[in-house]
Parts: sequence; structure tokens; C-alpha cells
Amino acid sequence: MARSCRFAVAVHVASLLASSEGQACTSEWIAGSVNTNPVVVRRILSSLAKAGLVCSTRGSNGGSILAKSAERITLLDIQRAVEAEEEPALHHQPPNPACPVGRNIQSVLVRVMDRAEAAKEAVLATMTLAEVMGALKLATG
Amino acid sequence: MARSCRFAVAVHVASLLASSEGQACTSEWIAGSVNTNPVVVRRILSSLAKAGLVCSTRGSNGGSILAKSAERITLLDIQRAVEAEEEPALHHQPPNPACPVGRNIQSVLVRVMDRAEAAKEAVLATMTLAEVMGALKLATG
DNA sequence: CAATACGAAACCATATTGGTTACATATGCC
DNA sequence: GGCATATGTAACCAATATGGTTTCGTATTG
Repeated sequence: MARSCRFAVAVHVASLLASSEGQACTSEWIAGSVNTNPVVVRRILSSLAKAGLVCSTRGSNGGSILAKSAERITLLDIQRAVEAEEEPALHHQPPNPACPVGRNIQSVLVRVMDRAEAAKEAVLATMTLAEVMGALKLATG
Repeated sequence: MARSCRFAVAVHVASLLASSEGQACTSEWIAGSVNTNPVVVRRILSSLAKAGLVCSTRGSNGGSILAKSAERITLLDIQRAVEAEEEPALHHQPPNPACPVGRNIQSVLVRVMDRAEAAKEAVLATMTLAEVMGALKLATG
């Protein structure tokens, strides 16, 4: 149970919804493609729903559909929906304030890590779920 | 013990070495600024040494110094030294190959994540330890 | 009312992380 | 040579995050 694969599963789930063309998908059916437990899928769907990316309905004939067109969903939207907004990974214990380096290193690190993370997110923001669907079709053919 | 803070500690350690001007620093002294155990510092120093960024000597009057000038050490060098080269965080169990999406989603995800990670690393590659030292002095003054 | 499907809580095995102890080894000084 | 110093490394542990699983409540359809 190493690192989180929620982003990978969430993009997978969203791709399934996008390819089902308005037909509601059940968590059990999605779990069959993702190869995991339906509850895991529902957790992801719940996060995506809170972010306004999917709609779920209960009961007979229930299931989930995209709440927006695939063109209007970016991979950054999906990442933010399922991964907690992480603050920079600084020291567990605060550094020694009596040391000039220790006193100031964290503020410098925050700026550095924010810049790096912003670059990553900018790339994810340029890619839409629709583009993923296109890449999937190319990979299939 | 949530996420790894090795990068933060490693930049801190390297900054201390850079500010000590050729004078060897002991892991115990470094640990006093980082506010952790000397063994934790030695683990970081060991990784930095394997990457050719620092030199350590044992025994009396021993300690560590930078192996290169701070201008020639990038934050990407430091990150690669202390964080295992991570592959994209894909599904724990392989998706269902009988599903068109499941069969191809991983190859698409790998490309997406590689692009995003490359953007982050490109930012880290533009920043040197010398620039961090400059930012530390500004923060101090 | 019965069947279906989501929502959510609870619990658990597993993996990672960093703190700690302990000990071997190398270096410098008397 | 002998001792103090400092690194190198292994081993162990507590805390935490993750995702798989079971269970049950609730909403919807017919």
C-alpha cells in the first residue's frame, strides 16, 4: 500500500463515464474495469461529485454520469478532486530558530516547492478528459 | 509520519554545508539545526554523498563538506539524490484488459504523469543551492 | 413491498517514514 | 599503540496513509 493511486483510478473512472455516453454506470460495473472493490470506486465518485465533476443517483437504474462535458474537465480538476490539497512537505519538527539557516529555511522551501508544484499543475490544467479519450482511442486502434 | 520530508531536510543540510565555508560539519551539529537525530542526518548525507554532492570523512575532526560549489548544485540534483526515482502511481491491481478503457488507460496515464513530473523537475533544475543561500540571506536581513 | 444502488462508517493488512539504539570502522592526536 | 571522535549501517519501532472489505442505512424504481 505504497503511494496513492487515486488520481490514476479517478482518471480511469472519468474515462469510463465519458465513454458511456450519458448512460449511468454503476460502481460495480466500473469496479469491474478498474479491477477493485465497488466501495473504492464509490469513494472516488464521491470526491468527484463534491467537486462538481460527476452526478450520482441512488436506487434502481441508478449510477453515475459526468456532470460536465469531457472538454470542460481538466486533469487538474480531477487531481484536486481526489487528492487532498497538500502543503509543502517540510520538516517534521521545526528547525532550530537559533540557527540562521534553520530560522529561514522553511520560508525559502515553501516558495521553492510552490513554484515546482505550480509548474506540474499547469501541465495538468492543459489536458482535458476529452484529450485523454482521444489518446485512448489511438491506443486502442 | 505522513509524507517524506527528505527533500526539505536535504536542502537544509546542504545549505548548512554551503554556509560553513569549507569547514567540515558533524552530523551531530547539523542535527542541532535541523532538530532531529544525527542518524537521520547521516542517512541524508549518505544519499548526497552517493550522488557526488558532498564528501564525508570519519574520525576525529571528521564531518562533511560540499563536493562541488553551491553554484553547481541544483535543487533537482538534491531531490534525485534523496528521493527514490518514482514511477507514476498507477493502479495497484492491473485494470481489466477486456475493457477498452482498462486495456489502454495506463499507457496514457504514464505519458500524462511523466509530462507533469518533467515540468516540476524542470523548475527544480533552474534553481541552485547558491540561489537558496541568497534567499536565506535576504530572509535573514 | 422488494430489488437495486449509493453513502458512509468501521475495521484491517500493508507499506513508508523517520526516530532510536547499537555496534563496527576509520581517523587523528597523545 | 591506545583513546577519543565521528561516520556507516543494520535493526527495530511507533505513527501514519492507503485501499480493500464488511456492514448497514437510505433513496429510488417498479
